Amino acid sequence: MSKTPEAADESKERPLNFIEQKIEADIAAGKHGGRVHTRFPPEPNGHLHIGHAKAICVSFGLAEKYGGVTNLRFDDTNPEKESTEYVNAIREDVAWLGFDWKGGEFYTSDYFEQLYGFACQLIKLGKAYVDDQSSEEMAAQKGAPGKPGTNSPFRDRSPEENLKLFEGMKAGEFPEGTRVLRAKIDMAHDNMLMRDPLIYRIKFVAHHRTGEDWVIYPMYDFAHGQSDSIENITHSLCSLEFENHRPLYDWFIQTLDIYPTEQTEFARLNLSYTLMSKRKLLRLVEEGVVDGWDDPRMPTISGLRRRGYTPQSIRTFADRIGVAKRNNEIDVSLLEWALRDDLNRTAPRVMGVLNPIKLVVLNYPEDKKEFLETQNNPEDPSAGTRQMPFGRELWMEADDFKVDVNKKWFRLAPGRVVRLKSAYIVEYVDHVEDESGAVTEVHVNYFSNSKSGQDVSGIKAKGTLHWVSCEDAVNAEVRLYDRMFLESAPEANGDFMDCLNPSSLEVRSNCKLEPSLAHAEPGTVYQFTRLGYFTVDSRYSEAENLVFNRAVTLKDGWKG
RNA sequence: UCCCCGAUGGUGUAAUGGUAACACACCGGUUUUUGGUGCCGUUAUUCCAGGUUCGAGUCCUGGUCGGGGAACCA
Repeated sequence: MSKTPEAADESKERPLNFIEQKIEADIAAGKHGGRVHTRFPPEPNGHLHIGHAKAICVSFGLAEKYGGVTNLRFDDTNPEKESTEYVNAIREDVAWLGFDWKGGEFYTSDYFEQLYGFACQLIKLGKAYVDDQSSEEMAAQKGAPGKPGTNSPFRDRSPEENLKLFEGMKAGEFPEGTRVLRAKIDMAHDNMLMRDPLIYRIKFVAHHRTGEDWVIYPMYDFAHGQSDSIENITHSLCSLEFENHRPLYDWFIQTLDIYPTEQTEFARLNLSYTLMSKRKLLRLVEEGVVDGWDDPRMPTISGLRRRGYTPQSIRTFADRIGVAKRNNEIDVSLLEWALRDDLNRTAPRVMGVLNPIKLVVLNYPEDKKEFLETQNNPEDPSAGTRQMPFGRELWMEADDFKVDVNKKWFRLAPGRVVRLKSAYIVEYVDHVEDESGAVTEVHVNYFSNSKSGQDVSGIKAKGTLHWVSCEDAVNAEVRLYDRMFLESAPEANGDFMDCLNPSSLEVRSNCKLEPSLAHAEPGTVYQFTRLGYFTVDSRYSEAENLVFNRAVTLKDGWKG
């Protein structure tokens, strides 16, 4: 019936992506002594999302595949935006995905002293200078694409003078914004990033790790490549937007004559109906559109976790989307497929009624109750069975009864018989409506010889319904989520706030669940039979006030 | 206007000069005590124009289209 776990464990026979091909060529050529050492370098200024998850899977996954290790490095060169709170959240998310940073945990701020040394070295080589101009003046000299820039009047200061001024910058002798250190490359370079880029700036701001030790901070471009090099990273993998930066990193590495880390860029993930920008995600949080970074509708790793996504499903997803250089927009249905694929094999089946109406079995004795055996997971016999209490009064799904139906309707209706899952076949008798015409109760008779597993009734029921015993049911709130945006590409045109889906969250407060769920805890994802996959909300659920989140529906093949 | 990157079914990803394939989605059939799962099947793809070659998705030239590229951000 179901696939074996191995069948889902991708990555086995998959053709190599272009990075794997490069790595194998490097190994074959003996480059880096055949080593593979990668890193994942987040800036601790926000929460990780599904796009980062792809990057994590690529960098950690490749190292793992080729017998190497991965470093977790926090790129913390801008003290104004970074904090330890983010560091901790990022650590938690990476670990939850199931990756160990066996190469170690590092911080670019660990290298401030070394980077300062590199800068001094550049100055001594005549390859860097202190510029006293304002940012406006420097911008004006930068030129434009196709038009060369002009040299700064401070470009030809002597190494001695530069060194003295740079030391002064470090010593806090100059106010913020008055001086910067620039690499001396080529103001006419085709690549704008090579036109004497700024490498150090003055900031009288405390850093989350180095405190007040520094008042000058390296720019990202001056820190990133050298940090890789310091850590002897062999393959530095990043997104396409840094392609233009590679020549600059290479220039620093060659000029300083340090470890030749090589960067390879690949396309970042874009997901349909989803936002993938930290800044825009932050806006959703700040404007109260969502509950926080871990709102189950958020594409953040913490949001997906709270929603009920599993690490395995995200890793499977990352594997299936592949790695290439072309811009992409992955259909969210692939993410959902990956979740179902995992959960179908692993999630315990339970019964829950989200929109309950009474189902009364008229010919079932009022004082009788029996316990019926049911499978915990038909895809996994080793998951065992459990007993479900059954009685005369049950809860059934309002959607499972309709008065006017056609031939395609398999569920309950006047004149129809259906099977109650793991229980009996029942036959419609009559129903009760309220003043508005809504059905509140359905009355049936059961066939006592149709008991599940020992059915000798000979009756054929096309439909099977889920149900919960009224006497034993536990109440719960269930939150149904839908995509947060109406547009496939919410960032494409106009304000993404204009295409918010008003029904991205629907709260059902009167749900009836089978009693085994009374002690459900966050972390376990259940399949509510016929409905979808649900998990206990880690924030709002309490013992006496259960709250479940729907991770994803079951695929609905009903065309009726 | 200049530089860098890219272009293969609806969406992604392979094919490394030799029969364009796999997954998701879609549609249909089948199995089923979940209208789930499984199984089987259908539809549908090389941006354009030249060139090289016995043979081009792949190599060359030119074009078109898309993405990225100027911060005391990363």
